[in-house]
Amino acid sequence: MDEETLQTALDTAEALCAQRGVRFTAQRRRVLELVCRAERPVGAYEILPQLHTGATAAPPTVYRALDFLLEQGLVHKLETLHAFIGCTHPEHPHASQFLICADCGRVKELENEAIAGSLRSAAQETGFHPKRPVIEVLGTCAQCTHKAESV
Amino acid sequence: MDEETLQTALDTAEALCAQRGVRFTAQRRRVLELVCRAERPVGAYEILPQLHTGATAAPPTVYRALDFLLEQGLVHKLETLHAFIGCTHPEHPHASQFLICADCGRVKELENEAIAGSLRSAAQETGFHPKRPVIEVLGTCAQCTHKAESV
DNA sequence: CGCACAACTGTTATAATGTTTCGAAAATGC
DNA sequence: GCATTTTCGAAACATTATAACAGTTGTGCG
Repeated sequence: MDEETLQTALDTAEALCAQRGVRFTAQRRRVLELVCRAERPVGAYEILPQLHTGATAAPPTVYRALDFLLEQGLVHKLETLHAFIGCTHPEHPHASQFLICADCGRVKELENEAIAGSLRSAAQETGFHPKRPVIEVLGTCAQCTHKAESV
Repeated sequence: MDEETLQTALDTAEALCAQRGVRFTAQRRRVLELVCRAERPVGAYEILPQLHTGATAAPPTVYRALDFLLEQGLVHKLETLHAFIGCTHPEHPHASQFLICADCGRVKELENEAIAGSLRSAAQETGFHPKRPVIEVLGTCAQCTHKAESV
């Protein structure tokens, strides 16, 4: 995420939190910034040492901030990687899908209604009530596929 | 899984392994049995103490068996639960979806072509090559929804 | 058979991820 | 300002997973 996009993301986050009446504290802002700056999903323990200038913070510090950001839909957790990634469109609640490149580590967030819809209707057929869908596809992105073929 | 279904599952597993030229050792059989006997997904560390009569086995023992069973498609790993579940139809490779009840803990394995297909085509649009799709939906099953409403 | 090799298993130690708990500090509302 | 709620700091601990190395068992083959 480039500097400009980052600033927009932080501003959006701040506005959303104000609107929802929840506190977007300096610490939460900092964690969101660190997650967004990364090109790839980042683990909680990668963020940790970047929180304090002197000694590194303790795990609950970062997990609390991440929990808050998850609740507010400002970041997503990738279960298959045990890592976090900034949300690309936090304005509205949504069911996302993630394409995770096993080669370069980059992740593409989709918001595909066909996938979400087919999942919803399949669940409905069995009487199941979905709360949180987790859809992550491990594979190879277009760029890395191309690179591999040209070798 | 009842006793009869379990025996069938173990026999099927044995036949599949023989056919593929891989070893279905006593230990692997035992781990598969323990996973299948459970009504719910089981963690690796739940299986561990059941492996030895005297002292409990060490983690790598059970993880190695589970890795084998995963490779052979005889069990699935639920990433959101860090737990394992017996596969309901191991005969053919397949992309499954899992409906996980947060209330009773039970899991329903789906094999829905509409979901798999829409995911495939969404990935294809971006040039992404899927290897391992992970589709897990946390929610409430029909039975538990009914129970909750009748209270 | 008996040897060589590969595959599987045991064991110790350690890494990586996540949680509980208790208490201090800061912000909020009145 | 003062009580209440929320957030933050810190120590200890729980859970999940892997690395490394040695021993054992099975398999193929002369």
